[in-house]
Amino acid sequence: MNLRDLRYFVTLADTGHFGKAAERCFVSQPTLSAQIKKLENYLGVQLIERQPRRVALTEMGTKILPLARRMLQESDEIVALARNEHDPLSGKLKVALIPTIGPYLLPLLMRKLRRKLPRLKLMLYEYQTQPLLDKLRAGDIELGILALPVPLDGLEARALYREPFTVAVPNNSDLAKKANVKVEDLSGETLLLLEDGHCLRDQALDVCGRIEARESEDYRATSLETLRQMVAAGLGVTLLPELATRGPFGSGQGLTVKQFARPVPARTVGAVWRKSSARTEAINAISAVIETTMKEIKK
Amino acid sequence: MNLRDLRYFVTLADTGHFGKAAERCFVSQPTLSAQIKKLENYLGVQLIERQPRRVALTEMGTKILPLARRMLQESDEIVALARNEHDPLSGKLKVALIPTIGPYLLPLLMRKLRRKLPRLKLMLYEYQTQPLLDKLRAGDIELGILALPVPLDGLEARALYREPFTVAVPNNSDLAKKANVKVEDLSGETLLLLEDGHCLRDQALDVCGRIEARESEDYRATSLETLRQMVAAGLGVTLLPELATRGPFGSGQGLTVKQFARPVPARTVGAVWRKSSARTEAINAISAVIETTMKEIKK
DNA sequence: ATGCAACCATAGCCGATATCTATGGCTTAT
DNA sequence: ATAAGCCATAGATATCGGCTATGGTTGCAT
Repeated sequence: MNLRDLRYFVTLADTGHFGKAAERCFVSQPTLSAQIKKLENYLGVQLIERQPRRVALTEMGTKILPLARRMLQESDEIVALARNEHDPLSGKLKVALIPTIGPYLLPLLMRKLRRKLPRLKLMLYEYQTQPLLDKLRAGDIELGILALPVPLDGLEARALYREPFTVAVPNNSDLAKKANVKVEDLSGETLLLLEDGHCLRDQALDVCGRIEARESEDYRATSLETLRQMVAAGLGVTLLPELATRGPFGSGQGLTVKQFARPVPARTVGAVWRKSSARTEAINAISAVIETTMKEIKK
Repeated sequence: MNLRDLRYFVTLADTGHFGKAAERCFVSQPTLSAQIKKLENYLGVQLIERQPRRVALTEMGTKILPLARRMLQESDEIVALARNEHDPLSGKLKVALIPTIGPYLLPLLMRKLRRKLPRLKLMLYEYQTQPLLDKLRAGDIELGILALPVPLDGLEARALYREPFTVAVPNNSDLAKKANVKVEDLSGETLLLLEDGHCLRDQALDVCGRIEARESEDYRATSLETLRQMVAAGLGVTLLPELATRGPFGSGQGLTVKQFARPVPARTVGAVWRKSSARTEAINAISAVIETTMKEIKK
């Protein structure tokens, strides 16, 4: 069966006239005639009674007409649905961020995202790097924002901004008094870290790998905020990504945040998505928004 | 848009695999691949994300899938509807009979019709000849049973049986005593007739045209039954079609029905339908039932 | 009654397109 | 590293929808 034939049939039923129906369908009369006959043949029933002066529906035609109408209407619905959301910058988009980025980056982004991509409905999730990548590959989410590099198989990545690390020390620490802190200054300090699974933990270990800072054996924080509490309580020092030290998250309450001296250790934050993703346009648009937002902040 | 493409799409969504979907659709994989791409192109949206190991629906594909499913289901419904009632001897059929035939013929027919054409749902109507022909031409009914001949333009007719006329006289009439009645015997009698519009009226006038029977000026009956009452009341004589004198409708209650002597005047009862009718098979079947029924009765 | 106009069906041809096989490119698994 | 799985591409072919021209009825008007 063919939707075109159904359209011919419905038009013929409406006009009661092969010639007029053909005209309305923008085909010749013999074409419509032949297709109607083909449809009747396929269904094995006569739909139309060809009376001399007009055509009339048979009982079967009367029964089938509303069904045909509904099908055509639904096909129009599909087209309308597709055409309406033709815009690649609309619809839902599932985005996940790692916990050490999400809470600090999103507040900076949301206003601009809403302005630049008003039709994009972002569904936001928070996962650690590995689960995020798994869900990305599984198609559960479309875009991940995390620290690069990560193993990319079937995935594509784009660096968005460089995020310096800072060091958070108790107010009463000697380090709190220095103008800036060199990585080596951390030698001998007790290093507080997040629990396993957080990439920040690995990054911090990486930064401090060459020196002799000791990781605290007893405590592993589950979030940057608990980590911050632990530093303020004087249990040790820790590295914080710069965004987690801005605004309300800065120094204070027993804790001092210090810049690193050059070369400033940093991590690269980027976007990751499936190579095969159908939403690359939206992904690029979001990436661009993040990039420009971060550039503006740096100034 | 094409139903075939929707079927490909739905199957692909079900299998998650171009090759398997193609196999299930009995086409080659490139064919299905191309058609899916064509559909996406037509809709202007990507429906399928081609991941390395499996294919996944995009958000749009997820939205469209149920609509596509429903359309296919409805197309199947249409086919099923047509195929089920493929049988030309099923469905509704609107049949009209003239008043001087219907009440007397139908009781003889119904049992056999129900047995021979069990799936045919007869909608029965009663109209006088002219309205019947009008409604036939208008497509309001499919078949008419009436007295032939009638003007046939665009209509087709088939004679079914010959129906002799009888003469109904009051019990106390001289005619009631004769073995049989010649047409000429009616000379001088008062002839009671149906009102205008009934073909039986014209037929009776035709039969009695050559002789000098006088039509009653005062009374015109609206039905055979009132006509019968009038004869029994001694107001005159009338012609009755033979079927209207059978069984419970025979002599009695002050009225005697006499056969005519040869040549017995008679009318031809036939079926009439539109030449273009889509139900000729059913019409032929009904006609055949009437014919054989009447032959059996004659014996 | 005869010719004409309206209308659907048929015939024959053509171009679009759905389909096939063969093959290429990419990814993943062994 | 090699092979296997899988979708896309390329090119050939067949099917089918489309057109024009024409035929056959029917109904209408002169």
